[in-house]
Amino acid sequence: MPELIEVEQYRRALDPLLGSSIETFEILHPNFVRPSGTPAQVFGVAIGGILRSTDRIGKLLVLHIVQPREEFEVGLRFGMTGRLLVDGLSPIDKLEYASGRDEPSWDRLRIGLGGSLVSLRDQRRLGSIELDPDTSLLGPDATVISDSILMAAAHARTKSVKGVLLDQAIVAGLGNLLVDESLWRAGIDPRRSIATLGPHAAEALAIEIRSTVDELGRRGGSHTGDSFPLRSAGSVCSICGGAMQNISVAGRTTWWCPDHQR
DNA sequence: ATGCCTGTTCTACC
DNA sequence: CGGTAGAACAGGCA
Repeated sequence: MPELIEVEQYRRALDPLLGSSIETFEILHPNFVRPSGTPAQVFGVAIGGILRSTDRIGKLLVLHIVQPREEFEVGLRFGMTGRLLVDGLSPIDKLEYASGRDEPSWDRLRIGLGGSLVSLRDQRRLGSIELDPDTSLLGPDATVISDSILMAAAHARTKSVKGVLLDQAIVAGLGNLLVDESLWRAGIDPRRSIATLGPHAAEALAIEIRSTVDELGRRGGSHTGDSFPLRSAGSVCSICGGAMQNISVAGRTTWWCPDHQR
């Protein structure tokens, strides 16, 4: 999916529409609503409201909507193949692991506001929409991750470092690609128990996470495939010359360099 | 036909 | 109860 970098681009695409009145709010696939079982009709409260502001916490895009007597939030998640389009145009043309095709029939949500049409297009339907999402379930955003947050997470945990970084309740916004790249840059074995992470490694990791997100953000996102060009068989580590390897950690495909990641 | 995948969530098992 | 691992979800592609 879009990791936090792509979601931030989606959020900014809505900037021109802030302050607009919501004319239509249509959910085109009932299963897209979370928690499961929530009737799509609850989102009827959005109609006639004003999109006052947006927010992003990790990979969650939050729309603040105000009505004369109430205000509430709508949370959008993009799963693995979700994109946000404004009048048919998306900040992201193509996502890796999405098919090259682009079908309006994959729209799961359409919002008409300010004369524009915003749609959440998600071929695989692993995204979702939630009314008043509980953002306290998310850890601090990856853009502001610190060594002290990582050290606190290490306390009383046995998970792998990679598993911790993928856990949105500990750090919000990192996906499989950003985690692999950050660990590779920091020289840390993805399988290592978080409990073995000392202050020095925690600081190095926090620095590499922030700089990876920052650099890729300025280059256009982690979706382009150029972020971590070592995710293929036979590639050579550009840090130490070792042979990149592909293993499974925390249930995910993991590319790493056994020579310098320890 | 089979297995794979940049995510989240539910269940089962310590 | 809390933490963790694995399956499930979904759909197109190699």
